[in-house]
Amino acid sequence: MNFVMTLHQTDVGYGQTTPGTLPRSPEIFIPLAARNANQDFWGWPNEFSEDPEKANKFDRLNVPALLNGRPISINMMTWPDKSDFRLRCQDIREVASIGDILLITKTGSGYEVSVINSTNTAYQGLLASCSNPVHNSDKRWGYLN
DNA sequence: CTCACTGGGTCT
DNA sequence: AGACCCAGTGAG
Repeated sequence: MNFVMTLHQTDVGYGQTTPGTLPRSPEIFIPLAARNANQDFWGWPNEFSEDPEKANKFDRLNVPALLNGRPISINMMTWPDKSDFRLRCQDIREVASIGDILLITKTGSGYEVSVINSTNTAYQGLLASCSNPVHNSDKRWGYLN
């Protein structure tokens, strides 16, 4: 099973605009509708554990993944006060740009992540697979086998 | 000092 | 309500 999504400012931007300051959270925002459409893909909510310090906040930390064949670790996070489902991973942000397509493949034990830019021959096909629009956003996403 | 975690605030 | 953008802050 694969998940594809277009990447936008919030996903691969640096979280702040003040010159000279450091980057902030490298967070990829997954629309709640996308998570809800295929909860098993993300292991939601079974693979998540509740934060002992904060009720109803659920994290899934250090999820193993391969980014272009290189092992990385992804932190997934969500909490009820905010309408967010985030994938936190500095490595992905470093190789991604706005407009790129994020491709996540769920394997038996983990995930494989790819970033496809518009010059890639697979780009148009994957873009066509992003069949679902997002509320209040130009972002698009989809699942494919 | 740097970085990851948390969450304030705004827009649609 | 959901998505987006940005930034404070504590831990290491």
